[in-house]
Amino acid sequence: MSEACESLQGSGVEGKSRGKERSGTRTDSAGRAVQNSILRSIPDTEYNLLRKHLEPIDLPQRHILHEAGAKLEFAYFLNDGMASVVVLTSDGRSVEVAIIGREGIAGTPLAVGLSRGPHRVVMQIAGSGVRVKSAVLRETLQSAADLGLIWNRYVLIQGLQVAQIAACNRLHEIEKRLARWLLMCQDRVGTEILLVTHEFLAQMLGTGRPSVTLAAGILQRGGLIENLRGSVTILDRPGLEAASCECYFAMQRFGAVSNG
Amino acid sequence: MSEACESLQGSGVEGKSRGKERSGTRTDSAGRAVQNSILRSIPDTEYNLLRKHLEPIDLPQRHILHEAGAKLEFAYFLNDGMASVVVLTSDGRSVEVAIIGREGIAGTPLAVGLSRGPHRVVMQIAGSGVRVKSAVLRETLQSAADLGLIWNRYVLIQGLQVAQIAACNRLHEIEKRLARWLLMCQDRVGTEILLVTHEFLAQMLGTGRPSVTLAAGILQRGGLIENLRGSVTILDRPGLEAASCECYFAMQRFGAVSNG
DNA sequence: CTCATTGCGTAAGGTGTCGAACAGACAAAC
DNA sequence: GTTTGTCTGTTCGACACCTTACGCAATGAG
Repeated sequence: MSEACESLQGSGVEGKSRGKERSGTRTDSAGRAVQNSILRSIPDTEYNLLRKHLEPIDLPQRHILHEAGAKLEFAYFLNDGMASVVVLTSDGRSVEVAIIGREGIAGTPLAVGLSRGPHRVVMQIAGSGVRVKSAVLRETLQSAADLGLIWNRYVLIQGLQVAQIAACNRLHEIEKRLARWLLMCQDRVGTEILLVTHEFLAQMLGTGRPSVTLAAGILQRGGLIENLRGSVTILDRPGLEAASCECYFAMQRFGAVSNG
Repeated sequence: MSEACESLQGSGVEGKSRGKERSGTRTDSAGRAVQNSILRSIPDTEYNLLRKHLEPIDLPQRHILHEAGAKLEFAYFLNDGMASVVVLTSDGRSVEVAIIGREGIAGTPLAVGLSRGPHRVVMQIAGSGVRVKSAVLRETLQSAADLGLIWNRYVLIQGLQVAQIAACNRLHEIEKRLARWLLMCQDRVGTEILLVTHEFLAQMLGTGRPSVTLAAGILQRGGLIENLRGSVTILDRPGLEAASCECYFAMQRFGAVSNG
């Protein structure tokens, strides 16, 4: 397993867009800097097609980017913060199946011309980004081959992440899954303090709130995290990595591929 | 949720390849008929690029199409039978995260120019198909836009399936998951008799063998299935659908999109 | 300040599932 | 026939987890 994904990087198509990559900073239609990895890795010619349509937007916590089953009006390229892709069941329960940060895009179905998705995409950690109208993207994709390839590659990588989470949900216990989630969250927001409640974590992990509190209590007694009202602080990251499962490292390797 | 995916079909790009679709039967390089949905839905011009490279191959049960972490030598287009995409963990356990039948392709990373995948793909129900060398596909994709779109769309649909399985693994109990698996299997092989052992089912469902026997026993006492040595026979399909979870129907809707 | 709200900690009882272990049934090979 | 290996059925103890419930602390509004 350990060598399974490292060498995913040895792919021939990789250099294609790299050569044309722009070195300086990129700005959206309002002149603000764009941090999104995908927008930063497409060639200038394609970026300029999009630039004037990149609408900057603030994304507060719990803001819903896409509702399950609704039309996708926009694709969102995150600069900061973190969004979760969530499956909802008819009895009102939910589970997170994918995490999106600045390395990705919310609105994957748009990559292949589909205009609806069955999942909710919701901001977990407040942040910002730019959004583009679906119709604009559909047009642009006709003439932006590199964006298409990179986006489709991201769709695949996200699929790998989902698969790993599927396995993790089945095979690993709450404590390890919680540790994994906290680590993945920190990777995307950068800070030690994560503004999430146990209730919210429970919805992400697909479990009951008391189970989260219990698991978080164990991690806290181990000195790995600190639980406060509405926040979790990571105190000992290496320790948390040790308390997590192999799924965290597996998904880290997937990310390395998508970032090039 | 129920309307979430039905109208995924209302996508503008859909008709693009449909118009050029060939009506008659298609044959591989040895003249045998091709049943694979994707190969049947691409236009003639693109199919003819591939035809002489379509190597027919028999796929016995438990044959491994792709080993986790190994180079992908071929992509496989199934005519019959069923393959499973499986996540393996370092402690030797395994879970199925996706199912592939004649509606799909084994070797999704090749769609975006990646040559390795982290998962094992293994034949669950014996069948047959055609395979194509990775290098040939990489070449062909340069000039086969419709194949690229359809394949990338399949990658996305498979991701939706994986997400549903991720949720199912977390939220639903073994009995329902077993029912779902049996239904999905029958959808792909067509017969009532499924040649699988409980041991094998346990590996797919990511559980212990006795748990499978127990769940299968309950379904059997309900008159829904019959367990024999090395096989499970579906006796009451509607009953089994009622015993399964909403995930089965959700994934059926995904499939409706990919089949067009 | 008081009050209502929100979120955390914890406890108790019940349930689903796991793990190991064993017995019996069937199949193929000798 | 006998043997051997594979597969199923079943048991039982252990454990993770769920559900419900209640108490308390922190926060914010009036």
